[in-house]
Amino acid sequence: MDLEARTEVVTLEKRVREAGLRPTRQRVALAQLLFARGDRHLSAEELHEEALTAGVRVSLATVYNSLHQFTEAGLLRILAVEGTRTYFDTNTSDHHHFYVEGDNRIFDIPHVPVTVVNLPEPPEGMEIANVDVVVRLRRKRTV
Amino acid sequence: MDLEARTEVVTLEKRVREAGLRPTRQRVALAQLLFARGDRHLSAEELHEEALTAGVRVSLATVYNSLHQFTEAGLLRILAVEGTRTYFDTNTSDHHHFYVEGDNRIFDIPHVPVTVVNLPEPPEGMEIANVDVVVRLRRKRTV
DNA sequence: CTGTGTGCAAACTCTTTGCATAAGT
DNA sequence: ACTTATGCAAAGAGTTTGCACACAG
Repeated sequence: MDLEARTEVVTLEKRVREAGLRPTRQRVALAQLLFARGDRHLSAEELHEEALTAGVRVSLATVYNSLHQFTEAGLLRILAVEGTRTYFDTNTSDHHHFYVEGDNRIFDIPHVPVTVVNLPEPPEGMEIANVDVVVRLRRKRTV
Repeated sequence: MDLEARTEVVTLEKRVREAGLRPTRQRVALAQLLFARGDRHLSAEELHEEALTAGVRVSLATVYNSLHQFTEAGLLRILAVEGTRTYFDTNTSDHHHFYVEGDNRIFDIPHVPVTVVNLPEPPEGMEIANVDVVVRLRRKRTV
């Protein structure tokens, strides 16, 4: 492992530790897959498969556990999309998505300041956790 | 059955028929539960239970079938919310929702013209089917 | 050493499917 | 009569759980 990679692992260990979690081999490896690159939208099964491909031995149950623990710690966000799978987003800030009908694909709306105006006051005793905007796309009919 | 109720059933039969579906006892009854009142957000199991309570004998499989058929016909919309359950919305126009973290509750944002500005152009060959805005609420911490 | 985390398999929830029976036109 | 819809039970997908073993502090 070169210096850069080693540095990255140290950083990720710190990140995992600061989330209140023991930096185990599995958690650090998953954090690396999740956070080393830019924004990602992943299901548990996708991450699991990616881990196996990368040679990281980890069980699906642990992937689920880790994803939920990271989410609770604020490192991930769950995406609001229909369908049976749960998608996790590595970008926890307010930003929005395209969702392609049919093929279960999600991608970020490119950096345009999409804004929601006129948001109502939340009901008594509640506060807004975040706002999700999902733009559902469909294939143009090729008439 | 009084005149008003009978009239309603006739209307619903028409609605089901115009969706290209045979107005069977089950479909008309489900349509009545779905469309007689105002906007509703229901899962299949919720509708099934409601039907049984109302004395409508219908199987869960038929409820699923009907919900999907109504959705294809444009009478319902599927809601984008996280979680394993699929929620169907009887209001198919663009409008938005509050989602309460934890207790899986969804309700309409009251009649305020929430608007999304600066929507980007969809990618080539795609068009926007609709825009979902989900405002996730959390309970205010009672510190 | 002590307490957490992991992996496995089984359980669970929601949803879909196959096929015989029932009902609409 | 002909065709489509329904109901049941079984299968399927995704996710969670219980418990023995392994590992981090």
